[in-house]
This record gives sequence, C-alpha cells and structure tokens, in this order.
Amino acid sequence: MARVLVVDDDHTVREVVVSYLRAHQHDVVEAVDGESALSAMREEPADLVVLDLMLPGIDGIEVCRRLRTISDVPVIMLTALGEETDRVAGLEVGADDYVTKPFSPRELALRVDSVLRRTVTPPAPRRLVDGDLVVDEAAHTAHRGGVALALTAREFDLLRFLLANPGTAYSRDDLLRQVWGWSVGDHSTVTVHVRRLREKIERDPTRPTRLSTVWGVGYRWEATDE
Amino acid sequence: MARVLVVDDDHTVREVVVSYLRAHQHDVVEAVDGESALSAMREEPADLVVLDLMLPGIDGIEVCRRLRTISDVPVIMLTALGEETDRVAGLEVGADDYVTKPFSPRELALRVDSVLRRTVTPPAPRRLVDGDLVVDEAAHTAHRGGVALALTAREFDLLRFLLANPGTAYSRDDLLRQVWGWSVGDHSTVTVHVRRLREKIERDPTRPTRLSTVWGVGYRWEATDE
DNA sequence: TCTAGCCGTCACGGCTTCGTAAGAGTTGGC
DNA sequence: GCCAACTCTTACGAAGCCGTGACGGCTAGA
Repeated sequence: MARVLVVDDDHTVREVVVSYLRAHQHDVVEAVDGESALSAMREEPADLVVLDLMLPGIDGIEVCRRLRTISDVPVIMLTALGEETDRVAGLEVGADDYVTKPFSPRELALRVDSVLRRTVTPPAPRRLVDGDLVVDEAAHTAHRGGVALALTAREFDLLRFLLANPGTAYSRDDLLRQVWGWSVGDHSTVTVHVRRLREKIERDPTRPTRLSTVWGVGYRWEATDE
Repeated sequence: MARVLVVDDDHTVREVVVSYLRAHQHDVVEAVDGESALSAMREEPADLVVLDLMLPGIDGIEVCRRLRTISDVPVIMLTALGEETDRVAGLEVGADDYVTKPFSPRELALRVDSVLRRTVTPPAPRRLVDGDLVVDEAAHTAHRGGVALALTAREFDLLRFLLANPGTAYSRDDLLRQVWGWSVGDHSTVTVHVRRLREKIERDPTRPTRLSTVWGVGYRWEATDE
C-alpha cells in the first residue's frame, strides 16, 4: 500500500480521485493548494504526488520545482487538454507523468499504479487468493482451480475489488464509485456486471455462493478462507 | 551495495567523502595517487571510481585513460571550479560524470547513486531464453529454433523487454516508456510494432500465443516455462 | 546523390465490450 | 395472499479497442 498525496483546488475532482484511489488500496492524503501540499510533504512524505497544474497561489510548476528541492517523490501532473507547453514545462521540472483533463479516475489510477511500480514498489506481484480463485494483478489474469478465466477489463476490476475487500457489503453506488470511478451512474450497470461476473466464477450462477446479494443493500464477497 | 574507489591526494577530502559514502551503504576503498589507484583496480576491481583530476605523479586524465584500457568501470571526476577544459578532457577520455569543487558530500553521493543506477544496476542477463526463442543481448541477435530472426532495432528492444518481464501485463504507455524511453507518445506506435514483431515470432500472427493482447489494458508475454 | 529500409502516424473495418432499457422474477412486509 | 420494492435476465445499439494496410519522412549506406 502506497501513500498518495492529491493536490487539487477543485473539491469535486478531489473527491472522485481520492475515493477511487482509496478503493485501489492506496493511503490517500489531500491538499487544496501548493503551500499545504509542500507542508504536508515535509510533515509526512508521500510515495507519490498527483498535482494539478492550475492552482490558486503558487502554480503546479513551481510546486513541483520546490518539491524537488526536498524530495525525489514521483509526480503525476494534471493538465488541461492541449496545453502542450504546460506539459513540457511539467516534465522539465521533474514530473514523471501527466494526465490531461478531462480524465477518468480509472485512467489516473492506472498511471498511479504504473508510476509506483517503476519507482517505489519493487517487483511485488500482488496476488489475491480466495479458495480456488487466484487473481494476479500484475499479469492481469484470474484463475479458478488452475483454469484461466476470460474476464473483461471491467469484470477483472470488479473481481479484484471484491476479493480485496471480502466480507463487506457494498451498495451499487459504492461500487460505481470505487470500481467504475463514477460519482453518479445507473445502478443497473452494476447489476448487469455482477451477473456477468457470476456467470464466470460461480458454480451455479443462479444460486451464488461467493458473490452474494445483500437484499436492499448491494453485494458482498463471501470469504472462504479457512 | 557497490564497491567504490576514491582517488584523492587530499586527506581531508578523502575522509569526508569516504565516511559519507560508507554511511550510504557503499563499500569504499581509497587511493592517494594514480599508480595505487590503477593497481588497486587490477587487484580487486571496483564498481565505480571517484577520481580527482589534480593528482601527484600521473594526473587524473591520464589515470582515466589507462583505467579505460583495463576496465569499463564508470568514473566520476572531481574538478576545480571553472576548469572547463579539464572537464571536457575528462569526458573525452571516458569519464561518466563530473563534480566541481567545492562540492557537498551529499551532492557527490547523489551522483554516485545516479551513475551506479544507470551503469552497474542493470542486472544484465546476457541471454534470454523462452522455449525455442533465444535473445542474446550482447550480440543483439535473436533466434527461433536456431534460425536467426531479422529484427529491427525497435523490434529487438521490444522483444528483449517482454522476454525479460514475462507474465506481466504492460499498457502501451508502460511500453512507450520502458522500451521507447518516451514519457508520452502515440499508442498506435506500440500497436504497430507489436504487430510487426508478431509477424516474425508467432506461428500464426493472427492468433498470437506468446505475445498476447490483454483487452483494454495492453500486452503480455506468455512464459512457456516448463 | 540516390536508394533501401526502418519508423511513426493515420484511416478504416471488424470485433469486443459496455451501458441502458425493458420485462420477468423474487423478496419481504403487511 | 397481495403489493411494492428490489433484483435478475435478456437484448441491443453505441462506443471503444485492436489489427491491418498504406504512406511519407528520415537515416544510413552505397
């Protein structure tokens, strides 16, 4: 688990990004401007910084430059679409990657994982196991009893999240937020994906024993650890 | 932990540098002049040499030149401020980096780490093998079933990277960064090169079994370990 | 200078996956 | 047993992704 500092003055952006990263097993801290970001880093350094370029007070470029004087922490910049010069400037002052707005939380999370993989986290093949189910995050594969499962990207994300958080009931809204990275959305999206996933991992999809329904609430993964 | 040889006739400089590098987990050896530095290297080679330019007897430039006849060891030069010509001469005879006096021990240590990272660290396995595929990194050749493959430079780089990291899914961004060395670029570049590579290493390029697609994610090399 | 080969980009078509809607089925409270 | 709320199932159009062929720029070697 890595500690990620998210710096953005927009409350909505922060909320979406933060909840999504948390769902992806990161320890997330927030900052609304450059000053508080820098002091947060001085107090308790993060493993990675997600930094908006447009900030009140000192801008992202300057924040990144000052950050570099106190730390080698990897930085992912959030830039507006088409601002080529901003991107170049960002990379020049030592940003490791950038994501252009508008972006999906999923995309950002992928970048975060990617950057962490090649900087902080050494080869840590994270595997999630539950009974005869094995999910390999690095390989992006899932097996049941040694047999590979043909999961789509969404199904894989959903399964990974559930397996990482067994025994806890999540509402469709929770799942939309944490797995899809949406703050609002149609509940049936979740319902349908749960059904498709069940078809691939349950003995009897009509009578699920692992991905069970919590009536009136949502879904819960039943841990089979013994 | 790396073995570092520090060559300087000034006792104070040596002491400061040596103790600081030792604190940074390096195995440090000392030499007071060029002759002893060269013999030390012959006796027990170091992974990196920190070499003062101004030395009694044979000077640093000449030491570096002779060093190059017996070893590819990376060299960091210590030069006086403003001696531009010395720096140029140093780089010409094969120094990898230089630090101007006066310098902080921390700065030197950072350079040492940086140079080590890009020279020593790459744990370069000379040959990568997977099934009937053999990639010889040193020779820059690839064979399949004993038959040489006519790979272009990029194709070779791509294959080498994948073979060195089997079983892991990489996004196109990952590959652009790791193989191309770009921090940003067109995804289709990767797509096309993957296609061209498949054409040369897959039995049936339209149905790849080794360089497989991870839908919505990227590509993965399927290890055929037995 | 000319030429061959490599590289990056683009457009297009096919295919997979996704999100949504609508209807059938199920659950739990009364 | 009935009703309302909720869930499951199916189907379908849209969007996104990947593979393919082609093209022009560039470089290195003749």
